[in-house]
Amino acid sequence: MPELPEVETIRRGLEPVMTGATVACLTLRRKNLRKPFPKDMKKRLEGLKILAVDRRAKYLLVSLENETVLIWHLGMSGQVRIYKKGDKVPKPEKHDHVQIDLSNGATIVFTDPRRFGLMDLAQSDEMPTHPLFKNTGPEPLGRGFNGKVLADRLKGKATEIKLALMDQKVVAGVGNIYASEALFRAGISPKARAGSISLARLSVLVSEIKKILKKAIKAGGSTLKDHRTTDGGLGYFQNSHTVYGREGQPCPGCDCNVRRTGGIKRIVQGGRATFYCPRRQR
DNA sequence: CTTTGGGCCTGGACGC
DNA sequence: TGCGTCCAGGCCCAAA
Repeated sequence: MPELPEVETIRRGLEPVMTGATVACLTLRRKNLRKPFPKDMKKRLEGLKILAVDRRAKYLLVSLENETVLIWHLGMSGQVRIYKKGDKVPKPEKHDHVQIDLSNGATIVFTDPRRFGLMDLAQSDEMPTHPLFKNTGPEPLGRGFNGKVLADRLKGKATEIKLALMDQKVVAGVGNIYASEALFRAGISPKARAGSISLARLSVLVSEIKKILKKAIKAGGSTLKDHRTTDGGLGYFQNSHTVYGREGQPCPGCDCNVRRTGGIKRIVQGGRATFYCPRRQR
């Protein structure tokens, strides 16, 4: 479920709570999510101090003492709840699979009904060559991501641009919603062949990807604040999307008549829904 | 090598 | 009310 902005929002919620604290107790209420939890995960993490909470693509990376890194993916339906010291931690529900009790009295609960999430352990020096990361593309919000870089990565690709944007080897962290949104803003058809789009248009696309992701993170930040007083799930803010989920509605700036044109169109690409305006996206 | 399609899971919305 | 079908914001892997 969460794309880059949601994961980043969760990271920002976790960072001040986890950093500097020690893992007092790790509770695993089942033996696997999408993959089995690493062997002796509990034993390996308990007692270690948390040094940093980072993000790469849609993964949270919790760095601990002993060069240990907890790799944490939220899948489609993952939610994180944070209980501060003194908060009452409710009895675990059906899909509360992981609980982390920290030395500072805080408790982190990971809930994931569909269990597409993942937790793994690695040593920090093996991260660059780790199977989950060695082929991952550039961070879209990084300085190194620009039109030229994207053009290079798309060179020779016959795939439709929407699918290419969702390919984590091309660029990291863009998922189904923001792929549609960014293409709309850039005026590029989701069906355009990735390798045949001009550098100028790809530069616009990169700029729109950065803008929409930043905007969503900002929106997430405000919900973070709201959640501080509640125990609600982090990262489940409702963004107002321009095209996503708006089949049949007019797109802003389109002066065409919805009854004649049908408005925003929904198509399926690679088994996933894409929303776009055929009149404004070519 | 690239690209496609199926599978992994559960739950909620909808139609009959 | 119940049952079936479809859909969901991610990712992996086998097959073509």
